[in-house]
This record gives sequence, C-alpha cells and structure tokens, in this order.
Amino acid sequence: MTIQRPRGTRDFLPEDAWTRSTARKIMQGVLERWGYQEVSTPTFEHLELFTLKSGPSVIEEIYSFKDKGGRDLALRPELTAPVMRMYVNELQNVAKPLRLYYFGNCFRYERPQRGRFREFWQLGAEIIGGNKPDSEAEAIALVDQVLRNINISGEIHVGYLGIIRTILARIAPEHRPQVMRMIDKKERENLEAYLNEIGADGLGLRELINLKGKDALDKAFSIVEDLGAAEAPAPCVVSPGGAEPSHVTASPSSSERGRTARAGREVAAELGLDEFRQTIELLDSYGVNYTVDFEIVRGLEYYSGTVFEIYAHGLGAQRQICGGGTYELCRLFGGAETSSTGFGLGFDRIMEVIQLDAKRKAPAVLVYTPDVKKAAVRIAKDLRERIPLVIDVMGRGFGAQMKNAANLRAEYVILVGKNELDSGNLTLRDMKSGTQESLPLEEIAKRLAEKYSCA
RNA sequence: GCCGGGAUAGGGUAGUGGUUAUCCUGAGAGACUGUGGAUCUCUCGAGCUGGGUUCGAAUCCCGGUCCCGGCCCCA
Repeated sequence: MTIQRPRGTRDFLPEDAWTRSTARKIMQGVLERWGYQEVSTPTFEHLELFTLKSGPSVIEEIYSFKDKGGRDLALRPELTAPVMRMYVNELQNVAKPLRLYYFGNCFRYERPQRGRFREFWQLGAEIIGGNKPDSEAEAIALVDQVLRNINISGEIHVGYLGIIRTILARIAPEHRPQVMRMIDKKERENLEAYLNEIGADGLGLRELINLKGKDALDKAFSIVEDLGAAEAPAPCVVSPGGAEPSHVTASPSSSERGRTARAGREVAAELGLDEFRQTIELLDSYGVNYTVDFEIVRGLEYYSGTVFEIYAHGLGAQRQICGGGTYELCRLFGGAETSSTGFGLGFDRIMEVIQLDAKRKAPAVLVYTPDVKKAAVRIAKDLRERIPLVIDVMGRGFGAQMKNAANLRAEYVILVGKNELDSGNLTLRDMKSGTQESLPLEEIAKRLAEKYSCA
C-alpha cells in the first residue's frame, strides 16, 4: 500500500501546475499595474487571531493545534485577518492609502466537495485607509479587471449594509442574528414568517432585500425616507453564529443615539446612502457591469459599508468566486481604527472554469552522438542562458534521442556530432517542417530566444 | 456531522462466485552508435483496506479510508 494524500488535498501535475501559475501571473500582473504590492504572512498564526475576527465557532472549521510550547496555533483559514494583523503590527505609519495583495494557501477542516478543499488558495487585495466610495469602486473595478484578464465572466452583486443595520436596530437584539442569517441564506419564506412572528414586518426589510438592479438605489432612498418618519434607535451590530461579540465595532452614527424624527434625506446621509451612490456612480465610470442587490449582507459584523460578491457560471453548488467589502478590523487587532476595503478570490474555483489560450511550450532538445557528449554538455549549458533546453541523460543513441525529442513534442532540435564540431556550426532542425539549417551557436540561440519569448 | 454514487497496472477500461484477470495507452530495452510520433519483439505494471459468508471472493455482506455529487457550514 502506498501512502495517500490527506483528505481534501490535491497534487498538481505539471500541466495543472503550469496552468495555475500562468493564471496567477496574469492576475498578479493586473494587481501590480494597479499599484498593489504583494505581501506574505505566515502559514500558521495564533488561533486567537481568527477567533477574534470570526467568533469562537470557527474553531470547528480550523486546523488548530498546540505546539511543543503549549501555544494554541492554527493553519490560516483565510488571509484578510493575517494581512490586517501585519498592518497593525508593522505598517500603521506608512503613507495612506496602502494597497496590498496576497496569494497563498489556506486550510479549513470541511467536507470536500466540488470547488471546496481542505487546502485551497486565495488571492486577494486590501486597500487600507482610503476614501470609502473611491476605494470601494476601485476594489470592485480591480477584481472585475483581474477576472477579465483571465477570461472569466461572473455576476457582480453589490450591496450596502447601512440601511439593513438601521432597520435591524428596530428589532430586538436576540432576533437579529437569525434575521441576518435568513437574509444571507436567501430563505425568503422563513424570513417572512419569522418577521411576522416577532412583529417586525412593515419595517421595509423585505422590500429592501427584494431590490435588485437599476432602480434599486432610488427605491432604497424612498424606503429610507419612510424610515425617517419613525424614531431611529442606535444602529446595531450583529455577531456571527449568535456568539456574543466582545469586540463591538463602533458605528459611525452611534453618537447620534436618541435623536428622533428626522427628515429622510438626513437619515440617508447619516446612513451613508449618499456615499453608496457615489460608489455606484464611480463603478459606472469604471465601466463595470454589476447588479445592486441589497440581499448581499455577508453576515459578519465587521463589514460596515458596501459589500459585494461575484458568482461564476458552471460551478455547481459552490459558485461564489469572490467576496469583499468595506470593513473595520484594525481596532479589533489592537490598532487605531482605519477602514479598509478588500476582496478575496477563490483561486481553485476560478481554476475550475478557466480557459487559457496559451499552452506550455516544450523545451528544445539537444541531440548528440554519444562520442561528443562532453562538448554537447558544454553547448547545452551555453544555450540554457537563453532558451529552455534538455539533453539526454539516459545514455541513448542518436536515433533514440530523436525519437524521444519527437515524443516530447519538441518544436526544435539542435544536432551536435563530429561534423558540427569540425565545421564550427550546429544543425538546427525544425521538427514541424523537417528542415535543417547549419548555423553558428549564437545565431541559433538568438532565433530560438525569439520563439520562446512570446510564449 | 448527514444523504447518494463510486474505487481493477502510471492514465483510461472489461469481466460477474471457479483456470494464467481483459483491452487500449504509457514506461524501459532491442531491431537501429547521424535523423522522428510508424512497425515488430521482449520487459515492467492492477482488483483501496480490514473483517465476514463460501470448498473457492476482484465479484456477495459489513466496517474503515479516499474520490465524486448534494445537505449543513462557508471567515
């Protein structure tokens, strides 16, 4: 019996690995052109980093362990928390905004299924300390561009949490997590029944989450105007999984507590709905195709403004390939509060649907007669300064080397034997056409370098 | 954690309780020490695992592992 891979992990064979790294390079190219700098953090962190962000219930889904010094550690289940930890630890004093991106493997203890593994890769970006609408539009436009560059089309759904938080404030705190969960899970009937049961229908919540597409924003304004007529208690915070948050995030409007009966426009301003409108308008300027969708809530308390998700077609049950939004995490990790906008892309799900035009080019092959092996090795070493090239290490004869070169799908073969060494020119063979030319080494290197540069 | 379907050479597969477990592909050697993916010959290589039923199990039954699809969850 051979040793198997651990459950939920994968091997990437050469072809897969090439596709993955090619796609990653294309995506990183876009991020670099938008001025984002790559960062990288440890594969494991203190468990507390993740429970602080997502609540103690995440321990169930995390690979955690005690090390030999008795420390509680965890393989990272995501990368936003580590990156923000790094920011708080080491980058708080650099000029804002800070544009960072990351690519790395993450680990979750979950039941594997399509598009879900125990070791998976995330690529994401964070823009720290920017002006909210501008940052939000940039983040969404950026991820849109990243996906375009690898020929992935997805539906971008953009939502906004300000209004929902305000409506939730009119519901008793013990009911809030459940309501939020039902919205997130799109359980409409359950939600309706539950709202009736707790006497919270008529707050405009159902109307709000049904708003989709072009007119959604205007209609949201009118719902907010209706809200303005009623008393507006303090906005609330919802904790994940019903856990009690020990780290309540300050809401922008908490100082407004107690004020009553305001005009709708004022409420809208206070909720940042005008800011959301700016975000939307900037998205139009960027030329992004999106749908306004107030049903996107991303059930987590640290999201504070615009939130968005992207869904790909042809992926089965796990079709979300991107999630992001504006959040407040710095204070939670012991830093000065700074709002950030970011997104994470599920790299593996993207790899399930990606179609790349390019294919890996096979290296050139240097075929030699066994009597000139030592000279052939020196020539190969020179050529490798410029082009990918392999040489026989099996002790094969000339004919067998040719056969092997053909099997490798090599497009070019360089022939070296006594004739070549005597004449000072090498023979370059084009394997497709079968034509051969006698050329100096330098000329061959130059020609092939061109062929391989546009790979 | 739950439901359903699977697992046979490196990859893809056939077989139905009973001889030496099929076929394709792959890999290595040779025919062939200066010219190709062909051909021929030879070689390598397999019933996930542990129990049970049976004279006999790759085949039937049970447990486990892993894979696939879905549920739960999804930072």
